[in-house]
Parts: sequence; structure tokens; C-alpha cells
Amino acid sequence: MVTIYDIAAKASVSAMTVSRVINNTGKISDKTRAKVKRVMDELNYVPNQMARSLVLQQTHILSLLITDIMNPFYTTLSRGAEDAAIKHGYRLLFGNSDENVQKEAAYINTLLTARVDGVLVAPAGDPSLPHLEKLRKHEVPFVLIDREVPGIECDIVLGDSKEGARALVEHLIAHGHRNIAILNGSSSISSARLRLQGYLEALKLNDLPIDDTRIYETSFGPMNDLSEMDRWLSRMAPLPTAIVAGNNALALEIIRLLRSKGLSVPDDISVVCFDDFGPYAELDPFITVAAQQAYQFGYLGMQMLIERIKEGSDAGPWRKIVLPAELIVRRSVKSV
Amino acid sequence: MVTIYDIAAKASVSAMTVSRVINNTGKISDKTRAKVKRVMDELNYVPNQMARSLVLQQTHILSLLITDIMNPFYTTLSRGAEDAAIKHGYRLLFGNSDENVQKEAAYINTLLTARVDGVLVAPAGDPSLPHLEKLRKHEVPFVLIDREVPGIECDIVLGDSKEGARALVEHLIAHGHRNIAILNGSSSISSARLRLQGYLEALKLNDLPIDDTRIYETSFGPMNDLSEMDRWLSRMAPLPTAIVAGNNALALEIIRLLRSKGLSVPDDISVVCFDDFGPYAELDPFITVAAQQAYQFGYLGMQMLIERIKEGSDAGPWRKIVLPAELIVRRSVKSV
DNA sequence: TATTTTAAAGTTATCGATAACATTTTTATC
DNA sequence: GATAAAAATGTTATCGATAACTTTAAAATA
Repeated sequence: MVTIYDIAAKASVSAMTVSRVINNTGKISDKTRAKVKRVMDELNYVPNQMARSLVLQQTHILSLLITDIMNPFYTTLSRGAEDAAIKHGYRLLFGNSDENVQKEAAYINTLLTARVDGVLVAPAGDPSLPHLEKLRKHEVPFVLIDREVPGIECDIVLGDSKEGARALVEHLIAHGHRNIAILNGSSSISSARLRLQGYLEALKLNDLPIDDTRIYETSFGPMNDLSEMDRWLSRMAPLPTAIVAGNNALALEIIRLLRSKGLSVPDDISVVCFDDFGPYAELDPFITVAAQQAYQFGYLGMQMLIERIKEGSDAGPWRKIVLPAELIVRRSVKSV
Repeated sequence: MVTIYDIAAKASVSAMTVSRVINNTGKISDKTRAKVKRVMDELNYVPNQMARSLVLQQTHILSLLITDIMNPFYTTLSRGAEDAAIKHGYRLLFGNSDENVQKEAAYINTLLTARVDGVLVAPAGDPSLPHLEKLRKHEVPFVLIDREVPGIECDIVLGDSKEGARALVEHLIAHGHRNIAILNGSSSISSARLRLQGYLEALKLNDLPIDDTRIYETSFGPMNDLSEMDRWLSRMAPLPTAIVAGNNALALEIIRLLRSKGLSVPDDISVVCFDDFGPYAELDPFITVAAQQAYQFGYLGMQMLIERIKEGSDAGPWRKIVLPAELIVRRSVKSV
């Protein structure tokens, strides 16, 4: 491993001079600079970021912790976050919690030992509170995306889940649906709660009855037990004419389930959901969705995080960005 | 920031004793161990990985460098790689080169300064050679996935691109197609070259003519210029009855283009492609594909990388794993 | 009880860089 | 040409941990 001392020796200067050349600090004669640079090239020198970080007390690494790397909402969000991070000269450490609070906790411990400069987190849910408090205690700046966690004050980028859900349900009602079920994520997740609220409000405003058997909660993740979902469907008599899915992954699952039972979407049951399918919407622009601005979630969140890091302790008040969702009407809703 | 010295002072022991407690090394009395642990808890101590890495000369961080984080082939692969890395106690730094050699180069420089223990790379193409040589020169173990790079010998996980492409073309021929075009990735990418070879061989074996105007090369990435692709289509008279897309992203693009021109898939033109669509195949199981074992690419590649790191210099010969592709017949091919 | 052995600590140097201060060299000014 | 000012370079301490060696205390043996 080539170090600045090797460079220094071969160029007959001190290590400090080499450091100055590398960082372009202090005053150095052109002759010395050229000589040092030549030796650095010859020896293929690469600075050691560990050593640097140890002295400087900052790593210039940020982290993005998402809950499902297979979900296009999060991959698109990742692109936004990465673009913003790179633009400001940071590197990005990705993590994937799989909607699992334990995995998330382990990941945050790792980030703490790695001394990352900041974290952009889509928390697994309300039980993420202790980890976030741990970050706070260790003074690691963080910004939440997509989900609020009661008990923690911080910068946050949210989608307008309630309004988006309302729009989806109103759309169904406008197409004559009266018997609308909702397949949602866990109520320990703020966005799921708000989507349920939007659903309930829309029903109330249209004087439709609320029926608890038509509300089903499971994981937003992609690995649900379809047989349980199946039992839920069976419990409903009559079947709903439309189902609102709390996110895109759930929409795919319910559609798969319905098809496996010989039911057609939308001929037998209409399905709408939160979040679009990224480039895969092209596959067959089929499902009517409340599309969120995934890229912006990542980009704006990362930007806030970096600003917060640069401000340091003289920080302003917490900021909250709420991005609207856009209803994209496709072919998964039938008029009844 | 709490350090082992703070712990040491408060527990009235030396820093070395604290270090021993943390790492469970050396001999320590139960009483001392308990006391140190208590103080560590009280002060919320978290070890500094930078300092540790500096001494130990290893970071326990691995990196996965992919070319398109939005592509389900790579996100699925990422899951496999992550699972294998975590299983062996490593952390994973993700990177996204966007099929861009410059971006890849920058990323590899970063990895070098971060002193990661190893890298799993899906190289942007043959021009990635210099970066890989740089890794080699700095003795950073790496494993290639999905794409070979002439000039570099290393462990590698590949898909059987030639055979997969042949199977796709044979499938088309079996359905009566005689006029088959190919929309492929850049010929600077080994897998694209092999897919073209498979295509050509299948045509030859079936005594079909080869027509250069029916072969079009662009980027595997998701941001192609459709107008140029459009001009390619226009140059072909008559239009092909079927198109083989070199990967899933290209399939989506050509389908979008065809639809925008009022052409239907498969009624007017059949389309098949390499790589499946992950969970989005559920959206509408529509396109006939040669599906690769994406998860295994990541899992096996990461496993090889970790073995290579642990073996150290007494390494065995380079290993090459070739995973077959599976033809999944759906509804994007019409018999003619 | 004296001596050896083992257990349980402590000291010092080191990893590779940079900050802060110190010194030497060069250039400018009178 | 002497002196001050500025430019260029060097020295030392430090970041937070661990390895290698050393010392001290306790237990085992003669």
C-alpha cells in the first residue's frame, strides 16, 4: 500500500507537502507540486479515506435506507437520492430493510460504526422510533422519507397519502362502485394509516357504509401469504366490486390472486393502487394508480439532508415537504 | 464522541482492556468485563470503524457495482448479493454506473480510496478494462457478473447468452417467423455480442438469410433515443414480423415505440427478449422471455468474492459459472 | 516460604492522513 | 546590504482503535 510517506520519501519532501499537493491547500511552488504529482502517478497513489476520515471527523458518505429494493417506487427514489448525493460530492451507501424492523436496527448500528455523515431513511414503521432516537443521540443528521414516525421531530418528505387515497376512491365511486374494499399496509406505518383515512373519508362523504370486513391489513412488502389474503376475500359476501391497494406491490399480489381464482380485472373486480410501476407501466399500461413523485422524494430528501449537514448545529426549524400524488387513469376500473 | 479512552477512564482500566472486552480477545476477569460493559452501555459507546479499519487494514465493506438500478434483473441480483454479503458479516456499498464507463471509473476510484475489501462488478463493457486493471493493481479482489471483459482474467458469473438467444430465435422460427430483427445492446458488451451470435447461428442453422439492416445496436440502458430507433424501423422494408430485444429494457422501449406507431404486439409484430421483469411480469404476463437466474447471479457472485477474499493470495484457479436461461413462453409471439 | 507459571492487566508504537505551529527560504522594502 | 514580509516547507501531535510487548498480580508448584 502506497502512502503519502512513500511519496514524500521518493520526492524528497515532507509528508505534509504531499498532503498539501493532494488537497490543494497552503502554498507550494510549482516545481515541488509537479515533482510530487509525478511521483504520485508513478506509484499509483490512492489516498486512504479511512485515515482521512479519522482526522477530519467526517466520512463524506451518506446512506439511503429503503424498505424494498425491488419496488420501483424505491428504485426510482434511489436514483433521485443518488443524483443529489453525487452532485454534492457525497458517496452513497444503500441499505434495504425489507420492511423488517430488526434488519433496520442492525443496519443503523452499522451506519453508526461507519460514522456516515447522514442518513436518508424510509422507516419500516412506528417501531423504528428507537433507532431514530439512537441516530439523534449520536447526532447523526437524518431525513425521513415517505413515512412519519410519531415521537420524532425531523425533516421529512411525504406524499399526500390521504388525498391520494381519496382521489382513488372518488374515482371508483364516480364509476358507480359502492362496494369498495381496501388492501392496505400495516397500520404501524403512517402512510398506510393516512391511506386508510382517505378511503374512509371518501366513503363517508359519499354516504357509503363502512364495513370492517372490507378492510385488510398486511405488509407492504412483496412476500405476503396469498392464502391468508384469499381467506379475506372469501369472508366477503358479496365480493367487492373494487379494491384499493395500499401500494403497487399489493396491487400485483391481489391481481395475481384474483386471476388464480379465475376472476378478471377489471371485468369482475376493479383494482386501483398507490404508486406507479416505473418503466414497467409500459409493459401494459393497465392499472389505474395514484402515482407519487418517487424521484423527487429521493432528490429533495437528499438535498434537505445535505443542507442540514452543512448547516451544522445552527439549524433552522424542521421542514416538511408534502408531494401530491397524481391520478393516472388506465384500464383497471370498469363502470358498474 | 465517546471513545474507548472515555470508557477506560470511567471504568478505571486501560484502553487496551476495553478493546479486549469489545473484541472478546485476551484474558479478562469477569469483574472487569462486567464493569467495562456497564460503562459502555451508560455512555452509549459505538466503536469507530474508521479507526479499526486503519489498524486492521480491512474494512469489512464490499461493493456491488451495477449498471442500472431501475432494471429488475439488477435489483433481483442485488438482493442475492446483499443476502450473501450479510450472511458472511459484510456490509454492502451499492453503486450504479448507468451503463456509463466514466461514471464507473469515478465509482471505482471512490472504492479504492474507501479501501473496500472487494467488489462485485457488472462492468459497463469492454472499455471497463482499465478500471479493472486498476483494481487488480491495487490488489482489490473482484468478481465479474453478467459480462466478460477481454483482457482480464478473474472469477465470473455469466448467463448463457448465446444459447438463450438461440432459444428465443428458434422459438420464433417455430412459430413461422422468417423475418426476424434484433435490437441489441452495444457490441462492446460481451453479453450483447453473444446474444447476437446466438441470433446469427439460429438463422444460419435454419437457412435463413442474414440481413444487416435487421440488426440494430444501442444502449442496454433505459434512456435511448426512440426517434433513432424509429428511423431504424423505417429503414426496414418489409418490417420484420418479429423482434428479439437484447434485454428487458429494450423490449419495453421497442414496444412503446411500436404502439406509438399504431402497431400491435403481437398482432403486427412479435417481440421476445432476454431477462424477465421480476415481480412486474405479474402486471400482465405478456412478453415471452429468456429468463435469467438474476438472484443467483448476485448470490453466487458474492459468495465467490468472499471466498476469494478469505483465501487471500493462495488462491486457486479462476472460476467461471455459467447459468442457463429459461424460455418462458407468454403472449407476445403470434404464429405466422 | 521461595519460585515458577499463569492470568490479568498496562505501555508504547502504529495504521495514514491532517491541523497547528515552527522553521527556513525567498522576495520585497528601505 | 540589513531587515521585514511573504512564501515554501518541515515537525509534532492527533484522530480512535489494535498489535506486540511489558509489567504486575494471583495461583500453582517445589
